[in-house]
Amino acid sequence: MVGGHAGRGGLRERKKQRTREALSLAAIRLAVERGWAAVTVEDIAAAADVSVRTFRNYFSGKAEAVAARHLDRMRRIADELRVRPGDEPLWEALVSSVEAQFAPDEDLDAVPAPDPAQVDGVRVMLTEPALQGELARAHALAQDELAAAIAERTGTDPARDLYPALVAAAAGSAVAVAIEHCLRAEAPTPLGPVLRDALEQLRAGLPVP
Amino acid sequence: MVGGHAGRGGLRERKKQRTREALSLAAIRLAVERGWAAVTVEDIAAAADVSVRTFRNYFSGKAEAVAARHLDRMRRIADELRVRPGDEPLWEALVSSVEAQFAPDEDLDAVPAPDPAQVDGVRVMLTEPALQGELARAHALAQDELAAAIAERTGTDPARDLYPALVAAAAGSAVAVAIEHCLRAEAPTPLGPVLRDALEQLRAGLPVP
DNA sequence: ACAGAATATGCCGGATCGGCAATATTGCTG
DNA sequence: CAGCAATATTGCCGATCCGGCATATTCTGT
Repeated sequence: MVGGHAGRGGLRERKKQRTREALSLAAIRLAVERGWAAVTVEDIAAAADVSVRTFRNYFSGKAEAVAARHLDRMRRIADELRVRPGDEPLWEALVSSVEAQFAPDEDLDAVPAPDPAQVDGVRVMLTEPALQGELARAHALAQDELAAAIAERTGTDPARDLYPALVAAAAGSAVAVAIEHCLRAEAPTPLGPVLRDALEQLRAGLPVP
Repeated sequence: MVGGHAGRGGLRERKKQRTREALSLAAIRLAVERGWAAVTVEDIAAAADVSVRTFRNYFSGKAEAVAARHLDRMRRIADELRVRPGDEPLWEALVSSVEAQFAPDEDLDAVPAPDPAQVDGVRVMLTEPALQGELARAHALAQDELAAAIAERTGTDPARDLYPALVAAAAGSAVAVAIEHCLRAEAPTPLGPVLRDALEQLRAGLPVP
């Protein structure tokens, strides 16, 4: 062993992660400011200082690169749930895990500061079919991991019980509905309260309003 | 006026619909029996007796063609809900509408007879990322229409209330979870009871089992 | 330090994708 | 019923995507 490195995992893995993030970020930025069709894989690769071929080692296309950020964030919900105290009721732990990922800011996954021009760019970008598909897929993938974490925590069997998959799907739906709601509103709306409301309605069995 | 035609809509529209169905069906059949990568757009177009260019007027790619069948079926849930008697409680009408689309047979959307070889082909096909994305997108699109139908029926405002989108998402989740469950099981499992169970759990607020 | 493994890159051929213009089919109207 | 307008089908083409292969470069564990 040469010596204790900083972050966990080797230098190799960290660099890989940084490249992945740089590519995803570049893809989002370019797509938002130039429009979806006007940005090629070559542009993204150049913006992250890697070859086009390397980009394609990380992502299968523009869409996957853009969706990666959303995917990573959704994944973190499952990670967060795993490290919660085990005696906490499931739903409570789940709500905390979800809110932890959307607490500070960022209405979708691109802009740190809710600049109206950029938000509008995101709206336009989200009309692209290829991107919608990839985002929906990312959502589904993350839900599968969340379902596994829920099954693990509750001692249910994902192969026999619908329960873990259903709870994961419910949580995912709450996030999706809340994000779309806030994104559709013209006045910038904080995500947190909307998300909490959605989760609460689901837990109450969706009573008619 | 020339005369009352048979089905609603002109001959033109019906022919279009038949072409669309033929293409989607051909795409599914070829992909299941040959494997995803081994079928080109040209093959599909040839199987439906249209030019490649025409195929691309209907669908943006193989994935969309295959997903079209699922999309159409999910759309019919919303259509069914609209023609239900208005005095029926929403959830009851919704459950009926969903079950009506999955009542007779077909575990996913390809095979009329649950041939084990074909079911396995479907399983393999569903591992394809591009197809997963398109299916997820179809799911999301259908949910939007369902949400509109629910809002219409309950008098809620999709722009202000989370309710319609949440209920639509819950119904969609139940369908998705039930389908995946039945597809994962090695013994052929009828979808109906599983679907009913999933919907019931959601309505009960997902109690821990 | 060295052997082995994983990654980055260039190159290439097949397939995809969408715009354009010509042609054919359908629906309407006089 | 005959012509006209609208829409669908088709072929063509260049840009792009996509993944396999071979090679060079960079990290890891002993």
